Amino acid sequence: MPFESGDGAGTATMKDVARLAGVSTATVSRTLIKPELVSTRTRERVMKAVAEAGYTPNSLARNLRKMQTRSIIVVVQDITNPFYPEILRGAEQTAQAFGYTVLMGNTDNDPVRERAYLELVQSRRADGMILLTGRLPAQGTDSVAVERERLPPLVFACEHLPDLGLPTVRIDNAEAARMAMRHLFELGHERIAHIAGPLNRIISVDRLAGYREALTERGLPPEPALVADGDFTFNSGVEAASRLLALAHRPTAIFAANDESAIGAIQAIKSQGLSVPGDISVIGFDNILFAAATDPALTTIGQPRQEIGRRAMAIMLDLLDGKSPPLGDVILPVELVIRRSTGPRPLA
Amino acid sequence: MPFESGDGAGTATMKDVARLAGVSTATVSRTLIKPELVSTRTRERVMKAVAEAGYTPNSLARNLRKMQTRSIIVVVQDITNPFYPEILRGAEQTAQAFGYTVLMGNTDNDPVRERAYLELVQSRRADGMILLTGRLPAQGTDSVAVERERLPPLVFACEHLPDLGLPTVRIDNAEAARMAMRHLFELGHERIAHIAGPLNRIISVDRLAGYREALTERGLPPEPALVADGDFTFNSGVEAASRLLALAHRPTAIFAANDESAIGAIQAIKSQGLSVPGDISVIGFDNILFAAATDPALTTIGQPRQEIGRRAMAIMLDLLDGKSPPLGDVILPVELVIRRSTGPRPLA
DNA sequence: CTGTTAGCGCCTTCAC
DNA sequence: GTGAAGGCGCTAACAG
Repeated sequence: MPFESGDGAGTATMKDVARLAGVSTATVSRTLIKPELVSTRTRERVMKAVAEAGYTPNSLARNLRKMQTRSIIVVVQDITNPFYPEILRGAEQTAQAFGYTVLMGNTDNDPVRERAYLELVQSRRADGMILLTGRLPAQGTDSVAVERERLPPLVFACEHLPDLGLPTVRIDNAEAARMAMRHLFELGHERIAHIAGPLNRIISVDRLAGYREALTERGLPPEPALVADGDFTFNSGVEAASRLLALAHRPTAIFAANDESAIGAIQAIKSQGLSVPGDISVIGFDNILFAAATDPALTTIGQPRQEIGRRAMAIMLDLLDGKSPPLGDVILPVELVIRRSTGPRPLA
Repeated sequence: MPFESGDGAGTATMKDVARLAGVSTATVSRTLIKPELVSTRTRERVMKAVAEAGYTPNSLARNLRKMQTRSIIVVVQDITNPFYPEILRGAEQTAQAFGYTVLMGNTDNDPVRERAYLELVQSRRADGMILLTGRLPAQGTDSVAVERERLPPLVFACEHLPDLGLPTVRIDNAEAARMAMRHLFELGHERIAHIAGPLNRIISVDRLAGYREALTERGLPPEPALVADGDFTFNSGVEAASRLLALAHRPTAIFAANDESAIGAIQAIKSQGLSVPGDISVIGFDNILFAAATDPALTTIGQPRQEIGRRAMAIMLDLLDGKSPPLGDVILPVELVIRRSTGPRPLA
């Protein structure tokens, strides 16, 4: 068999190496960890024995001894979402620089699996957890207040739980939404619709709030019919746009809560023979990879995703180092990415 | 502080629970693992103590004892690629059903990081590894033949290393490419270009081979100028298509080695004022999520991605269970997904 | 510079 | 049905 089976029978241990090199296990350990503490001669002997035995240190044992794993779990709720990868990449950069490994957990929004990952950390299989999920894995069944639980090192990114005081790195979603709206105002639009995200997530709520505030600031009355439900998916964008287009007095611009639903909206608009941005302008949110590849290319709000990942990981490493996290949320700036899907309000 | 710092000082151990319940640690252990071996009365006492102490078993210690972690690492080389998530999801389904946890590792095609994940397994932090990367993490620096290395349980998915005899789950890429070509032939196309993937990956080579074989079968001479280099990215699709369009006698159809580059190709074609499929048909490969959302929607080859993930994980669990893997690669069927980007050859 | 010793927290015989 | 004891593989004092 080209590989060993999982029984561990044939695995060399430090004792084997020690015997082979004619030294104690302590010396083998030292050679591996702090070679400078060992004489050149023994070092060579040990290294030779290590190679000969095909020895790999068992980190389970090492970690048990040191009570740390040097790995961090990043949990997302939908790995399919093209928004996350860049955040993960940022987190990995920082982690790698400090000798940490990043493991990713996918929950599919399933509380059972969220809980499983939390337990992985509580049971010391990882040192900490970065949550991109916007909620705390609910403990047990009884309703003890979450704050009173013994939580392992935890950092939120993007999403956040207000009033819990957990360290968080994110953008100002409401302000970003206002930025999108101001762009549309400048193009002359006044009748602007919003395709919302799932309203059980705080980022959706914040974006909707920003939309409303922008209208108010501009002296325009928010009109309930112009807010369409959505859930961040392509299909929900298609459906929401169809509903908005069926309105007696339809909007001249749509601000979608994320790019995926914006792309769905564009699809729906075009399939009705209308033009984007000729008849209706569309602006998205997130600046995912494919936003540049749609037709027309999508105007959107860009988040500094790598930076979010880097900062979240940096805070995590500080936490593990005994330093205290920043007071209050770390808010990172966004940018308006103007492409082709927004244009002047049609004359009509 | 709302969470404990990493020093582990305040963490309850089994000894604490035992003291609290007035029993031995052995009894606590049994209560947690095999409650039926313990009297109801003691069980209750122990459970109460567990709750009171806020005890979570330390899996580091447990795993060391049992020499297994019940977690599997799935390694991808580019987490940004929308192709992987569904495979991972399939793997998770199977893993979860057997009480295993899936952790995901991203390598960004960096050998150092590939190696780091391998070491995670070799050092027993995970029981096995499923590779979606198409190469074996190179060991050390010396060039000992890979086959002679001590490899942990390993399964390949999608990619594979020929002649190494490692268990693999994949599709027949050459045959799938022929299927794409036959679709174009049926629409009357004869002058068909190919946008290749990175040729250091076997799947790209196989798809290119299938393209060539299909032409030959059809009695058409393969023309080197009709094969454009690419690397699976959107931009490489744009560039490759631009080069193909500049040809004196340009193709009437393009078969791209993956969807992302196909979408780039469509973009390039449209930006030159040509129509898809009016002037040029485009077919992709993989059927990623966004393939349905492009304009026109992309005709492509669909892989049974969840099933690939499920099968790979099933083989892994068999391996860990001491069973031997299937002889030869497991080949799963593909499907032709016909959408709007392919049509009859233009008359001209 | 190197060896001895003593655990890290848990599970598992083996007695009782 | 329960307790005592040993050890998984490794590292960190402490001697020498």
